[in-house]
Amino acid sequence: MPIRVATWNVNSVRQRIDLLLTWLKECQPDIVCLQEIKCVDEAFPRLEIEALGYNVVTHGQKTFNGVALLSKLRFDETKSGLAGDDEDAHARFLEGMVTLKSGVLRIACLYLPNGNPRPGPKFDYKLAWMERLINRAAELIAGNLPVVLAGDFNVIPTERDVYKPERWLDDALFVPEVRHAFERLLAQGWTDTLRQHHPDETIYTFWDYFRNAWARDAGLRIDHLLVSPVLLERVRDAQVDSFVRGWEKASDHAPVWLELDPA
DNA sequence: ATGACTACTCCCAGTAGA
Repeated sequence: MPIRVATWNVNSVRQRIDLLLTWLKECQPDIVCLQEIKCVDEAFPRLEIEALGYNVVTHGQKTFNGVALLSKLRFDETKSGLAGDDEDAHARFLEGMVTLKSGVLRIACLYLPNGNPRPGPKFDYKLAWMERLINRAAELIAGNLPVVLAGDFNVIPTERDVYKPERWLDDALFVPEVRHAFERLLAQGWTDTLRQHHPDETIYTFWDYFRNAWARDAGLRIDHLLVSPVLLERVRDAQVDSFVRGWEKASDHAPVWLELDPA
């Protein structure tokens, strides 16, 4: 069986628990990165998810942010938080390591700051957070091991990844500074697997709740699954489960996944 | 468009998301 690794910004796990369980059963991912769980660790609906055969690790926070890792394989180790700023109280980063038959696989689950409004402290925080991510990613890639960097990056990589680029030129998701920082990350050797598997396709992962965006397909591609060089040759597919965005009480983000060769 | 929609919070108008 191939290994499936997914990421989904659920926009409150307590609001989305029924949809999450339905999607887990349908998609059958082996490893899942969740963002915006919007609850503390104790409030995470751990039992329902464990009942489907997942090991669960959370890095939660009251009200905002919060990330979690689910894995059908047991975690050898996990680590929460992104190095580089001891004052940073946002729960946005969580790493885990599992062992496949072929060897170790490391997964980093991230929720990159939005950065709006710009200019301002939120935008400065986003840029600083990206520098910290770039530093950690450099360490990970230097190990020459299989790594997936997955999550809600809040970065629109190119004008093909947004329904109307001209409307987003001044937005913190699309300004040149942010896109360049994302390009610097990729230049370390990471591959954007969703784009690689859909080179000519208009493909989105987020549709605003506003303005009937889903029905108009006015989307953004901001949720990404990046893989390290040694993992690239094992990636067989990458997809967006966009149908989930059409469900009743949907998150504004759809799940994204990639499939690796059998372990 | 200080907009719309959705979710959160010391229950309810203010903050945040993207």
